[in-house]
Amino acid sequence: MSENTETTGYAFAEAEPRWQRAWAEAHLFDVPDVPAPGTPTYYVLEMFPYPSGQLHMGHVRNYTLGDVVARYKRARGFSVLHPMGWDAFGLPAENAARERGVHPAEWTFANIATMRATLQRLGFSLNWDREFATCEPRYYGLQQALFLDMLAAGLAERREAYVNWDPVDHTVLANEQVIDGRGWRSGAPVEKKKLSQWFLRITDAAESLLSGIDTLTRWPERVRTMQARWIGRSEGAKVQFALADGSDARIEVFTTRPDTLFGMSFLAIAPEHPIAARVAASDAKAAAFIAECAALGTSEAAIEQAEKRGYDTGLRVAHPFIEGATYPVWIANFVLMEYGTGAIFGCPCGDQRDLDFARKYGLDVPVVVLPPGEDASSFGVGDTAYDGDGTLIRSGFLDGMDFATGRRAAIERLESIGAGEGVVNWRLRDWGVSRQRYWGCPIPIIHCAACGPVPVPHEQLPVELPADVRFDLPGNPLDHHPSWKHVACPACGAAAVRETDTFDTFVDSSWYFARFASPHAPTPTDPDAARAWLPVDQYVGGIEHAILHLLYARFFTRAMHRTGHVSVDEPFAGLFTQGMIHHETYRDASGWVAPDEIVRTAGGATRRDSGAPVEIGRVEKMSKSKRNTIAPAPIIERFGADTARLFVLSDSPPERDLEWTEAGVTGAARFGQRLWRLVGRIAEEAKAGDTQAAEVPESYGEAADTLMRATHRTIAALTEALETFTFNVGVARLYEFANALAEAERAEPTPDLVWARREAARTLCLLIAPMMPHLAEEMLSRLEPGGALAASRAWPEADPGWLAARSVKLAVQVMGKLRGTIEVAPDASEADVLALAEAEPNVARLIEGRRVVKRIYVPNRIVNLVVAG
RNA sequence: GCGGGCGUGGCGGAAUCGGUAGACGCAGCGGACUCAAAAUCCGCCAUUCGCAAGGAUAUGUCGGUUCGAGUCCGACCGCCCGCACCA
Repeated sequence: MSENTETTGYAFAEAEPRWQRAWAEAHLFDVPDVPAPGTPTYYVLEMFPYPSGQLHMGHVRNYTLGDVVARYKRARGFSVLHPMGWDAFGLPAENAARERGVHPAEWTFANIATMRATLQRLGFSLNWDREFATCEPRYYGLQQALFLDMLAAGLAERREAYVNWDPVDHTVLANEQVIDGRGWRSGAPVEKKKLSQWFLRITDAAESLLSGIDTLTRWPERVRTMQARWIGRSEGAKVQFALADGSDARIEVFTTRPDTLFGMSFLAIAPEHPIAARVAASDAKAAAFIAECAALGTSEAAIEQAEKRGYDTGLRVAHPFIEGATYPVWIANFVLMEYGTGAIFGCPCGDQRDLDFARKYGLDVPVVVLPPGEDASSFGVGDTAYDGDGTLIRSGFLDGMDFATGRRAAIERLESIGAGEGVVNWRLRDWGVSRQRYWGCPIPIIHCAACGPVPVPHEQLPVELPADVRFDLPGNPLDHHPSWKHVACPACGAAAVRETDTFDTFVDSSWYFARFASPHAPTPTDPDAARAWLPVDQYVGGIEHAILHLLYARFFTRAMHRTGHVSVDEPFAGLFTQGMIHHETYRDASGWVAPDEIVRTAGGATRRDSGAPVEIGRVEKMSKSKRNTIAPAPIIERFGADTARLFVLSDSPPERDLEWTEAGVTGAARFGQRLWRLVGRIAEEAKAGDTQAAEVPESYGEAADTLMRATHRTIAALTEALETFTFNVGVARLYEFANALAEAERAEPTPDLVWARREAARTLCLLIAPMMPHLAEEMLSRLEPGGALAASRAWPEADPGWLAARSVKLAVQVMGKLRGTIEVAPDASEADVLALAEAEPNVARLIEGRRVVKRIYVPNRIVNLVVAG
C-alpha cells in the first residue's frame, strides 16, 4: 500500500481543502434563524463533543452519520440546520489546572481549536457561524436566566440532600467517582453528607416524561424502554402503621401489593429512616448496626447484596385491618431510604426478599395467595416466594379475590379507615444540580442573612466566573476567591455572599440544541427561530446517553416550554444511536501495545522497533487503557477525509459496533481512487466526442440500456438506504454501480452509450456526495468544468420507466426445492410462465410421469410445482 | 434475577410482505501487464459427492405452521448490552 498520494492519482490532500473553501465561499451551509415562510426545514444534530483535546474515531463516525443526513436532506430541497458547538465545562479542565498549572479556560479553548481544525478537515457541512462553547458567558449567562425563570415558575428549589463527600478534596463526588467507597482522586473514604442543594423538579414532569415516550416513534425501542424503566412508575398504596407504644407515631410504608396485607409478618425500615435514628439514640447496638450499614456504602452494596441483615428494634406496630395484631419493627439493610417511604411491610409468602429475611430471623410466613390449581389445605411456601396472581386466602374481607380486585378493595378500606391511600410511586428522583466546582456555570443566587437566597437580578447577568483563581487548595476555588463572592444583597443591600456552587454540566447540554436555532439572540431563544427549527428532526449520538442526557433534555424542554422559551415539549423527534468503534488489541510482556507500534504479519504481529512477537488479543472497544485507539488526524493525513468517512459508513450497520481495520481503510481508499479514474476516463471521452454525446439519444442499445437501468436502480437504492439509515447497504450499492460503469467500458462506445456513461457518472457524483463530498466535487468538476457545486445540486430522481426490468429471472421450484430458472417478460401471462417453467429441462425431467397437483406462481418471484406421489 | 438485543461462509455483513440464502466488501486463489515488484485490470471463491450433467447438506439447537421458513410460532443453548434488594 502506498502512502504517497502522487502515485495513486487523486490528490486528496490538495483537493479536499480546496473544496472546503469553495463550500465556505458559497455559503452553502448557512441558514437564517427564521427561514422564509413555507421553506421546508430539517434540523440535524449530533451530540456536541467535550473538548478533551483530541477528536476520536467515535466522533468521526458520529459526525459522518449526521453529515450524510444533512447533505442528503439539503439535496432534497430542505433548508438544513446543522450546527456544532462544545460541551466545554467539566472536571477534566480543572484536573489539568491542578496537574499542569494551566488555566481551565486556556486548556479548554486550546483543545477546541485543535478539535475544530480536525472537524473542519473532515469536510462536514456545518453551520460554523452558529458555533459556541458552553463555557462562554454569552451562553451560560442565558442559562442563568433560564434557571431564574424556572425558579420563579416553581420548577427549581433549594433543599437538603445527602451527597457523596470527599473529606480530603472537600468536594462532592458523583456516584461514578466513588470507587470501592473511596474518592477516585484522594482515595479517602467517602462520607454521606447533608448539604443544601439546588434541585430541578423533574419528578413533577414524571407523568409527562413517561407518556411522552409513546410519541417518540423515531427513537430506538431500547432507549425508550430504558427511559421508561428509569422513570419507574408503580401503582400501589401508602399504608400507615401505628406504633403500638402508646404514642401516636406512625410509620408509613409503600407497597404495590396492598392485597397481601394479611400476609404481613414484620415491618422493616431503612437504616437511614428517622425511626431508626430515634431507636439508635437509646440503643447502642442499633446504632452500631446502622453505622455498619452506612459504612458499606453504595458500591459495596452490590457485593453484600445477597446477604440480608436486620436488627430487631423491639418496637411493634398495629395492623390496620386486624384488630389487636402487632408486628415487630426491624431495621433492614435491604430497605432503601431513597425509594418509596424508606419502609416496607414484610410479606414473606409473596416476596423473595421478605421470605429470605423471615427465614433467616425465624419470622412467621403466613400464606395468603393461593396459586391457580393449588389446594388451600396443602399449599405451603418453602424457600421460594410466589409473586404471581392467585386467589387470596386467610385474608379476612379479601378472601377469594384475585390480585386486581383485592388491591382495589384493600385501598378502598385503607382510605375509609384513614390508614392509607392509593398512590403512584416513581423511581425517578429530583435532579440535584449543585456542584462544588469552579469550571461550571455559576448558580445565579445571592445568600443574604436577612433575605435568604435571592436571585441575581436579570440585568446583572451573566454572573461571570472570575479568571484569577487558585487550584492549589482543596475544595472549590470559587469559595477561596478573595472578593468574587462578596456582594450586596439585591433585595436589602446588606453584605451578602454569592452561591459558589456551579451547575451540573448536564444542565449545559440540556438546552444547547435550542440555542443553536438563534445563537446570537439576546434571550436564551428567539421564539420564532425556535418555532421554525424545533424539535430536532434527527439527533445522532452514542447509546451511553440513553438515559441521563436525553431525559434531562426532555425535562428541560418541558420547563422551557412552560417558561415561554420554546413551543414544544419534546426536543428530539428522531434519535439514532450509533455503535462503538472497536479494534484489535495487542500485548507483550511489557503490557498493552498500541497499533502503530506493531507490524501485522501473515500469521501474527511483531513489534515495529524490536521485531519481537506480539500477542494478538480480542477485538475490543477502543480505549486508552487497552491502547487500541486509532487517532483520526493521522488517518486523514494518510488517506484523506473522504476515505475516513467512507470507511466508517461501510460494512457495518451504523447502529452496530464497527471494527476498525487497516485493510478496511485501504479498501475504502482504493475505491475512491478507482472512482476517480473511472469518472476521469468518462470525462476524457466525453470531451473528445463532445458533439456526439451532447444530445439525449432517441434509442438506447443494449449496453446503454443496461447502464441506464443500473443508474436509476442505484438512485432508488441509495435514496432508500439514506432514508432508512442503512448506509452500509448504500455503500454496497455504490460499489455495484461502479462495477456496472466499469462493465460498460467494455462495450463499443456508440453515441448512446457515451451519453449513458456520462449520465451515469454525473449521477454517481451526486449519489456519493453525502458520503464522499470532496471526491464528488472533484469528479463532477472534471465531468462538467465550471458547473455548479455538487453540494448545491438536487438529489437525482429515479425514473420509474428505467426501474422496470426488461425481463425477469424466475426461480422454478419442484416441491419447494429450486430446480431451475427461467427468463420471462415482466408482463408474461401466468399460463405462459407455467408452460415455460414446466418445459425447463431439469424441471421437466423431475415432473415427468407425475401429476402436477398444484402450481404456485408469484409474479416476478417464483414458480413452485407440487407433484403427486 | 429483570429488561433489551443478537447468533448467516475464513471475516464484516446482505436478503422487500414468507419466495433463487450468502449482494457488496475484506482476506484467499488463479491469470494479464511488468525484467521484477507494487499499483491496476480480468476471473474463481459456503461445505460436500461427482469427469460432467446434476445431487446432497447448510442461516446457534430441537420441534411446529406452510406449496415454500434466515424471516412466523414454541422450547432450548450461547454471546453482548443495560438495570440491579424499586417493596
